[in-house]
Amino acid sequence: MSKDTFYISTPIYYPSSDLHIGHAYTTVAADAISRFKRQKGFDVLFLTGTDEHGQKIQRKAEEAGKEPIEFVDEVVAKIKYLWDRLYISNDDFIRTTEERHIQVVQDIFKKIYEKGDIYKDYYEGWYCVPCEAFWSERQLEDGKNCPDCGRSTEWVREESYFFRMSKYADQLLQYIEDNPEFIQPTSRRNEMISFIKSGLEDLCVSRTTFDWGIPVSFDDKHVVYVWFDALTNYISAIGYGSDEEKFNHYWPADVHLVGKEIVRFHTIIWPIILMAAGIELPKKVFGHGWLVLEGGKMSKSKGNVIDPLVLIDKYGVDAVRYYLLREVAFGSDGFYSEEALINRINSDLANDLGNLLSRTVAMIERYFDGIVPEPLCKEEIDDELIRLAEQTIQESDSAMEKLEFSTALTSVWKFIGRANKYIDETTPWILARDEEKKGRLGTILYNLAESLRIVSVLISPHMPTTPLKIHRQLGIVKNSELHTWDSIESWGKLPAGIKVAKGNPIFPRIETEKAEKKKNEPTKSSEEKDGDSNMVTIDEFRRMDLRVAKVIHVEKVPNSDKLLRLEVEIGDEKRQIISGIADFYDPKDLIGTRIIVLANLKPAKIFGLESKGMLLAASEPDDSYLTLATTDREIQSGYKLT
RNA sequence: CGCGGGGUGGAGCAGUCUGGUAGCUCGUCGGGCUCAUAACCCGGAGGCCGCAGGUUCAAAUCCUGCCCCCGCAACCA
Repeated sequence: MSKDTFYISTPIYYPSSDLHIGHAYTTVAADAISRFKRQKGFDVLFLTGTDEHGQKIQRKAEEAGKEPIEFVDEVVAKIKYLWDRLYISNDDFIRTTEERHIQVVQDIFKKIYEKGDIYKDYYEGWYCVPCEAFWSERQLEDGKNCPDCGRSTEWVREESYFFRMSKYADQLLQYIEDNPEFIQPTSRRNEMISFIKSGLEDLCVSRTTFDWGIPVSFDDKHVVYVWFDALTNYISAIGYGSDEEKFNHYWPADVHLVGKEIVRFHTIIWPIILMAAGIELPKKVFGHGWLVLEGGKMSKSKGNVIDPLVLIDKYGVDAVRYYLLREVAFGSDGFYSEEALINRINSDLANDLGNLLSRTVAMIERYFDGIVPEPLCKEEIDDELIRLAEQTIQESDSAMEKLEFSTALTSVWKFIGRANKYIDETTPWILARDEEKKGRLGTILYNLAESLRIVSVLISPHMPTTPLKIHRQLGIVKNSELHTWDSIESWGKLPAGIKVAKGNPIFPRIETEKAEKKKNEPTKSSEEKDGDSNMVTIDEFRRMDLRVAKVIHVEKVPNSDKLLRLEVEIGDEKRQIISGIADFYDPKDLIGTRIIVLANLKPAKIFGLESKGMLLAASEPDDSYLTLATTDREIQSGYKLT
């Protein structure tokens, strides 16, 4: 009875602020794979969680006037809420502040120390306090300043524990070479190989400058480095050192799913920690690509984040999940845009799948009083459909095994397209006029219903709520034996005689401005179409995120002639904007005013300071006079200009 | 000489390893159908595959050089 196990993890997320769509991307992918494996009968353990220590959290908590644990509790609650909304089916959720985790980190750290692979030394370097980063001499700007923020760095010497990574370089390289599947995709693997070959330095694995972390058990003025702490979650969560039976059952992990930027931590530091501790290495680390916005990569610090909750509210969970998994090949980077999301919803979900269900169910109701007919009268064209169904199941299956979500879905949609075409080819509405062709008509409708049932099973890992909607209309909600992977392995499991029930469209079309316009004005003059190249469309204008902002602090940028550094509040958010208006405004006169800000301007560094957004002003052509755009009445900051 | 990815019809991508009629989705234009969510089906137009050389009977694909974009650089999935 011992089923094969499948242990998959996401990274544990850093709860310094709310999560964005990128985190959702990773987690949804892990969820899809978990659901797929459960469907195939595996004993799955799907782990996610949060990485709660470190100086940044400590600082954030201080700013908020809270204890660190209070602060992270709140963020973690929101993260769990987001996973609920996305129907994430994780089996466990580990927090690095939990006792079960702390124990393991301390044990492993001590174990490696006793073995001699962790030793005490001094860490020295140029340190930028605000960025919490050490920089090498070469990286410094103007010989002294932080390349990230431009502020000056200081030379710091700190007592630290070091992890003898270099000792394991050869062994790790050997492992990577012996296990071609270990690092995926291949391009990432090559990157890591050349990184290791360029030489590993010993890693500093403790800090003394702050205390929000796991204390080194034998030297409590040190806390364990966050990555050493975080990575250990993959074994602490499954009972390492406390529940050997469970640990041995699931370890080694089948796949650690990670974003490409942390592949290095998972394929170098983590394996070396495991080797030093004498634990087997995970089978695979998959580094997927990024979802980037047109303006560049999204990140918390750039403020151009997309909130998944907003998208779910607007479009529904399954549409969002479908988009994430379908739009880009999992290993590579892809662009996110709401327009593309809407496009996917309308063409794939509404037009192809939703409409196929509508027309199938409508015809069964109309021609057979809603009772699925017996397939009595086969023709050659049916075999083509059935063969494609079988092929689709195979393709989707093997793509999922390779974590190629997009390929799997593409294959399913090719089948959906085939089914739509099948209707056109067989013209059921013509057959319906002739009583003698009822048998043939019934067969066609049966085949369509069975096709939809198969689709519902194939998409269930990706879209957890849609299969139920399909089953409801097909009248098989309670027949759970028809929802399983086994039930689609051979064609024709759908019993005739069940009663279908037409319902609301499972994916209503999203009507955009453009479509509305097209509907209302079917004829457009060609002049209008080409138009004046200086004209913008309403959609183009709407891409500009103009907001009311309240100025809360202003100061002159030191050593600059005309730059002011403004801190503005846009709704809940505070931002820094650098603007060349010092000639026209006295800082103290600006405080408290409401200005208009282009909020989604790509952030830029001006005079070494980050500027997020641009304020709007009108000026004389020769820049001799300038006035800021403001609002003429009271209004809350954060409101959008439309 | 830091490392990596990329530049293919209007948009987004596949194809490059293993040279040989340039493919997919969306958009666009035209037609068909009326079961269906103005959805579905068929067809057309639109590309000197970043630039310049080279190898070859033959290059998007192999080689050399150059230009441009985008990430990463040991705390952003």
